[in-house]
Amino acid sequence: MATIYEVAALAGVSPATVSRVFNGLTVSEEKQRAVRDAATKLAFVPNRTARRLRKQSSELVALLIPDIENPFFTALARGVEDRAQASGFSVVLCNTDEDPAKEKRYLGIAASEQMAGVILAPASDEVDLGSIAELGRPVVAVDRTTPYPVDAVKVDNRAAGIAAATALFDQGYRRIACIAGPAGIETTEDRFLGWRQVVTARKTVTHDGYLQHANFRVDGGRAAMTALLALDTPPDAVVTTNNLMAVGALQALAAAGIAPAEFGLAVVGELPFLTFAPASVVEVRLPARHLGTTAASMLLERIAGDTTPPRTVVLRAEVKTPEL
Amino acid sequence: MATIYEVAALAGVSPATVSRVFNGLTVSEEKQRAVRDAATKLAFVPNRTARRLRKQSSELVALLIPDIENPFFTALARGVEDRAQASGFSVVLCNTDEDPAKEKRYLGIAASEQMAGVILAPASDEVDLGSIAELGRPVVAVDRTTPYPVDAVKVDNRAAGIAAATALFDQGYRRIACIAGPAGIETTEDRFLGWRQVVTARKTVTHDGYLQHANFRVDGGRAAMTALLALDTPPDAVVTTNNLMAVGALQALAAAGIAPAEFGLAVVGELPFLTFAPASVVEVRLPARHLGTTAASMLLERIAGDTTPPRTVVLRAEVKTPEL
DNA sequence: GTGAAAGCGCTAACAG
DNA sequence: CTGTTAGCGCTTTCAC
Repeated sequence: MATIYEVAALAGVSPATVSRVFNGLTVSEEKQRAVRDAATKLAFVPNRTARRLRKQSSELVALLIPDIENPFFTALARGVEDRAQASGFSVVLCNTDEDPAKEKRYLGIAASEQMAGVILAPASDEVDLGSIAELGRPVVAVDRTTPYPVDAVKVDNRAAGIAAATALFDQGYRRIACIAGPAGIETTEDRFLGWRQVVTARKTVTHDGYLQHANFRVDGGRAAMTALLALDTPPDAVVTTNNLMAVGALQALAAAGIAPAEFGLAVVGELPFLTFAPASVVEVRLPARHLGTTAASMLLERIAGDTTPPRTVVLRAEVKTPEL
Repeated sequence: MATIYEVAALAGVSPATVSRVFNGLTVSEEKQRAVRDAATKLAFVPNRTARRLRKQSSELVALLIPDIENPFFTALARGVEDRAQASGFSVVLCNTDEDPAKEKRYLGIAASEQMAGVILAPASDEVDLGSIAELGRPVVAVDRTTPYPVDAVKVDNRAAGIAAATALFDQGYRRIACIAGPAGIETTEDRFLGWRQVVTARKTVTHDGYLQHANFRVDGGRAAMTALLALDTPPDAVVTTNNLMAVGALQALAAAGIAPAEFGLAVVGELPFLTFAPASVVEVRLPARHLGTTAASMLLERIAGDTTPPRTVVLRAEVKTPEL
């Protein structure tokens, strides 16, 4: 791999001039051409590591997501990527696997790699932004918020939960259960509160077992739905607080031989890769990609030097009631 | 951010000793403790950029995939990640979006970032591994192969195509169509050849329109299936050569009011996030995650210094016939 | 407009 | 076992 010294020698200029050419600084037409010619001849590619060591920053942003196999987060990632690429930044995606330890590790890497900033979908509410914050590197929280004074982009989860439960109520269901995520996680907690608000206000039938806490994945939703169906007074509809759990719930329903039409289902999120039209399923769609582009925009502004106080942007979900 | 010099000063040793401590080289117990204490006191984190510039390599591997929203590739990514993490390497995921230009760009970044190696699921058959190969950095191709002499991990696509078509034949279908991916892409081409081999050998009914080329995504599969259904002699079954196109095909079937049972469907790949048990769908499951772990293992061996000639590992798909 | 020179923080000889 | 020293390749004053 050629260096600026070799290019400089071949072009008959100083290394500084080569650097200037590649950074768009003022260099005479003549030498500029000489440098470019020499560079192509040597297949010169600037060494980013050296540049970074010198400049103490890079055009790389880290995106930390808790589950790379969840379409919600991959859509979000697409959003971040699209926005970042447009500004010449590259995105490095890291899967924290809902594991605070992995998250901490990647955060450390982002810091010690001199990345320009990080967009974080926190794995838990006990994130440690200490190391990265000390460096003054911008951080934007997305989907979930953090106790730190950093920018954040989230959705109105409470409203989403309300919309989901209300839609089921409007369809005539009166025994509406809720499959929530792990206790203590903000997004799911708020969605569940939305559900509770509706069932309380509408005075629908309730039951101790109507609130199920499950892990955020397909198997969690399946187990929770199975438990619901085994109750002495089973619900006639359910709100699931994320996309994957809805898939699991539908699987359990199918396994029990219950057609979607005779059991109401509302999901906060989008059912991924749907292959049939489930007439009775309500989706409260989360703007995953938009969440990503917004977070990226905020991060890029910070990187560009914006020092206004941290902002929190709240996006709204879009209810998609079934076409009957 | 503290440097080894500050740590050295505080611990009363030389910078070299600090470096040795952090690299596990032999240092007396006593100084070792002194260094560690000083390091914690200063919240010292080694600067990877500097280390990299010096060592000309890092513990980062790049993984380039063509579609981050395709569960096949995210599963593959999980495999790579699991294996890499186990060896202390971190994975940087880049989405090439099936775009040779983006692919080239990320390849350049991987090279100029001094990444230890790259695992590439090529976006097209015209990859340019020139820059990265010149540097002698190991590359492993996964899923699809390349014209370059590098390690590769793939599946026996021909066999997968044969298995898919055969399963449909065995179920009694005699007008078996095929929805293939874009022409010229190796994986889909081989799967399609497998299908053709079967329909030819078994002398099933054929028709000019029974071979559809579509893009690799859901909408491609939907359009292709719609076209098939519009034929004067429509098929009674179809082989789709990837997962997403199968989703689209099922959507088209549903839209046409055709139940899965009266139309045979075999997919090379796995139907993601299935919410019902489609009795007549045959999945020829691709070992996505295993593909990832295998590729990562090979890459790590190369990074460790293995210089044996390039190998190509071929994994087999697993046929999952429906439980009737 | 251009060159010389001083580092960015770390590692790897080389002495001792 | 440990300190000294010389870079890795680039950017950036500071002179000219």
